[in-house]
Amino acid sequence: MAYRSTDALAPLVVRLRAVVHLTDKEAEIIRALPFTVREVKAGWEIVREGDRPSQSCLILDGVSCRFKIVGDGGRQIVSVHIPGDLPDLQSFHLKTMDHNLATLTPSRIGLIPHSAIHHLMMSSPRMANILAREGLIDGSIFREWICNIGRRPALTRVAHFLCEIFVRYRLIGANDGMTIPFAFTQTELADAQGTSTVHINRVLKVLKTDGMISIAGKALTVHDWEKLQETGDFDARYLHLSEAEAAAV
Amino acid sequence: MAYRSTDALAPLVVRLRAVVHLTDKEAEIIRALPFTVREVKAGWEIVREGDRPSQSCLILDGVSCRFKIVGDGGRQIVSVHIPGDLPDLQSFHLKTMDHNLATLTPSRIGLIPHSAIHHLMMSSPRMANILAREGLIDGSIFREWICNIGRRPALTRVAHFLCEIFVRYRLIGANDGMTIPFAFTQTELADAQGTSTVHINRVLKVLKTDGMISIAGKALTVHDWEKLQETGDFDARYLHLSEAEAAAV
DNA sequence: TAATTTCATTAACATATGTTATTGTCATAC
DNA sequence: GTATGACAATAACATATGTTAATGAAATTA
Repeated sequence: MAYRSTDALAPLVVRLRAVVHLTDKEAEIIRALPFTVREVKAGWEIVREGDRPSQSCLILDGVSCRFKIVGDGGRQIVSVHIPGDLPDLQSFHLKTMDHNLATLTPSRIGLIPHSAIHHLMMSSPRMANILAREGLIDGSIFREWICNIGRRPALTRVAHFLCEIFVRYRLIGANDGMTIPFAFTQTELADAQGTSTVHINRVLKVLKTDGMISIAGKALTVHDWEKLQETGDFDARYLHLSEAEAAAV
Repeated sequence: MAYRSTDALAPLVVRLRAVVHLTDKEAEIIRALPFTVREVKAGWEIVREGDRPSQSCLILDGVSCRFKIVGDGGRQIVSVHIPGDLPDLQSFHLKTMDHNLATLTPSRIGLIPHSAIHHLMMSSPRMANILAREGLIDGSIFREWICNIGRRPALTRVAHFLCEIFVRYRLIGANDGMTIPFAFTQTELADAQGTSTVHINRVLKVLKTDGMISIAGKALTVHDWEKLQETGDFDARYLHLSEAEAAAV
């Protein structure tokens, strides 16, 4: 159930530091945010299209995604979120949800009241700035996603996606060498890439056969990072990492 | 060349009022923003990927688009912008451009220094809020665009796009009944929809033959709004219009 | 006005990707 | 420890969409 634990917001601080410099004092302010934690299972719908949430959600553990259902019943996943992400920060400004947010794996999520976010943004222009940046990076990732689906063939698209989540996991230090958590089903990958499960299967097979990656259990290992990046037409600049982090990619 | 004219920023006020209530005083503050106006021809690159602009651009007249070039040289247009739009407001927070912004038609654009935007945002929390909303609506449109390209067939996708720009033109009062400006070439439509020019041509033919639209000169007329919306699986909620405006759609 | 260039339209053909269906493996539950 | 259901892997086949190329109209430039 809901409880409060010490420094549970650490993933957020780590995540923000990948993109912006935070002083110790600023980090302290963030860690002091009020929140409640919930443990939820896979497939839990955190917020639904049409909802008007009064809190925003922080992923503490697990993977979530935002998605919409189109007219013929198809699902399009528009983003995936890992620990440290604030996938519905926007609901603070845009009151009505225009999409759904759900967990893909069993997860721990932190719920931060909008009032606290309001307070944080008012506390200093810099904090407001940092949160605004988060939302805009979100937008940048959407733009890249549009390019992926619109103009890159499925193999490239999937490779690009793998590169992105690999970098994002590494940013939060959730990698084990070249291995990252990877619990996506092929159906989920298909819904994210705007393709079919069968084709995802075909494309993954190529990436494995060509020695770029392997998937075992719920983990992905990258064996040839150079080749994967090249295959995926991947350039991390759209993630707007801090210079230090960018250098590490 | 650059000059200053009285109330040139009116399109911005009209645009903002479609989404949020502005008091007369607030409108006045916006109209008082410092800016320079440039008349540019079609194909003018306002900012390029990698640039670090010190001003943001407001479309006063004409159509612009944001786009990226992918590995094989293909172009993906990620958004289109009409008068009243602030397509690179984000460059205020995200210093380095992750995409290009260019005019598609001869245009008049206003250039607002970042310092003035900073000043505006500091002037009142509400102004900061309004600008944040603009950026987030941008993100919402991106999400819908992802759904379009990822999960809707080309006919639906194009119809959806036409619905969107129709509504957006109507919001700023730039329609003449059911007719709006429409200067897109089929190549541009293809690059926006992630498809080919030939296929755009096929799909437009269907929309015309079925009596939904006609295109003449540089104008689009909607003959059957209901059917076009239905064909395009279009629901304007993602545009986050004010209640009054939403009712009019 | 003639010369160019851009754009729309279409046909013929190629192919990446979608669809349906079957099978086997693995995890979870009872 | 068997039953159930999710998931991955393939095969066979269908099709939406891409590609190339040719033509004519319309806009632009000389």
